[in-house]
Amino acid sequence: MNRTTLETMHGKKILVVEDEQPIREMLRFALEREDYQVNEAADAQAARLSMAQQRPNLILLDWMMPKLSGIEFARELNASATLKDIPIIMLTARADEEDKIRGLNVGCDDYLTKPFSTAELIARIRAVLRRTVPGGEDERLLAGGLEINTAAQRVAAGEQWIPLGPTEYRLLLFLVSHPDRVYTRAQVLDRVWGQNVYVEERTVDVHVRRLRKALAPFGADSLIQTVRGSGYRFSTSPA
Amino acid sequence: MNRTTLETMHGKKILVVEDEQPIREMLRFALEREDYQVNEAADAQAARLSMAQQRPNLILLDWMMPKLSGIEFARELNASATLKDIPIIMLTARADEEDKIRGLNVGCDDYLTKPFSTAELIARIRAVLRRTVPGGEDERLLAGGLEINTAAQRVAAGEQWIPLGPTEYRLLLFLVSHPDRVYTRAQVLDRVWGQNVYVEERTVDVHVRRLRKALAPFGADSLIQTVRGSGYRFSTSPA
DNA sequence: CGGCCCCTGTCATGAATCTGTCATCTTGGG
DNA sequence: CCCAAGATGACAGATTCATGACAGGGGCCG
Repeated sequence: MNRTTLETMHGKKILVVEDEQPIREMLRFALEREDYQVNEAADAQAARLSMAQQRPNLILLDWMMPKLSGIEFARELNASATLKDIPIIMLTARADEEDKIRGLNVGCDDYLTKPFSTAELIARIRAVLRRTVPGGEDERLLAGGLEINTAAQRVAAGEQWIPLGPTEYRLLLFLVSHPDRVYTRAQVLDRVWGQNVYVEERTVDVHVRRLRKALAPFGADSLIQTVRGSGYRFSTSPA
Repeated sequence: MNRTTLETMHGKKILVVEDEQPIREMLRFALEREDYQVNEAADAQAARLSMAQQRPNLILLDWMMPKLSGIEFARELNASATLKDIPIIMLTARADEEDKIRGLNVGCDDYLTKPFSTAELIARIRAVLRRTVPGGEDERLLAGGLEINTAAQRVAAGEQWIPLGPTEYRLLLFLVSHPDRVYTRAQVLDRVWGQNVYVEERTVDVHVRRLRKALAPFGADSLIQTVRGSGYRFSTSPA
């Protein structure tokens, strides 16, 4: 490969968490051919280490793993404010496990049933990455007097840090990343809570409320606007 | 009130395009149990007719069909300005991945390989519908000093936002989208309120009044013209 | 291991806004 | 001047949203 530099610049990082080495290698081969950067981990512990070193853009997670199962690991990730943004594609051995995944309310973005073709794998990865919030990378977002530091996972107004819970933070990050645009509660749930998670739509209201409450002391609560009958919108121009 | 009930209230319309009748019936059964409104079509021609009568919120499209194949039909839909917003889920018989990839490029939102469980079908439909933007494509409509931003779902005159209720917004959006054309009250009800809704025709008058009232401060109320004995019309040229 | 604290999802309730319909007034045309 | 059609203003009922409270779950620390 003569354009390694170029490719690495665009190549998204994918972490493969899978205990069987042959499958890992197969995945690595297929993914690298598509110019993704691949990291491997044989179990959850190795995955944690890998992520500490380099934050992946997507995780391919095997359902069946020794020690901590894939589903438990997915839960662990979803519980972490820092890692919850990373989309997960679950790999299952049997089709009926798909139902379990949905039933267990795990917030994975998609799943594949073995055996799957590499073409299908690539297609699903692309689809998931396409609709991912571009907030995963370290950056500093500025909007309406707010500064979101994604590396530090903190939000500031002026010199003051605003205390936010994990969900409030992610909600704000999502909205700020897509300003001047209405999102239905269902869409917000999808992109902030994750897919395959069944939560009442009204829960969005409550978190919007909590977010506004936290922003209110800085006069920034009006940035999150209610669009009656539709949903919510972030905008720096007043309603 | 549980989640199912909430979704029921909207009762999304799904068009099933599939040549094999037993499968159509199976799909209808599974979908109606989830309170979706189902229309059936055995081929592309029937599908066109059905859509002309009632615009579906989602299309389940069989890959293998006599005459026009599913993929060609999907292309046709994507080429249509009015129909391209309708999400498509493709049904494929073979696990042949090349077809799947091409399907994705064709612009269908997801696909299912037969045989699939109804649980998976429902899950994917939900996911696609949740992802879908209610207002269709993002647009910026300009007319007579007004600017309608469909993504943000609001209307501006110059630098000022115009506060509108949900129905007023939809009414204005409809009229601006079809300028210089008279619509009867019945037609307006059909397009703005939706089909199968019973309301007095005079209600249109009231909402036109409210819309004009909201537009009046910006001198834009004259854009909505009364055509005595017929209905209303949006036009930038004075009556 | 137990206690404590934070975060979350869900509800019940009250407030705010929207909606459809009437009754009444105005306007336009013949 | 008369009549029909449309414009207005007022309202009560419905929706939709905001808010405060609460119990369960999980993690952290003593």
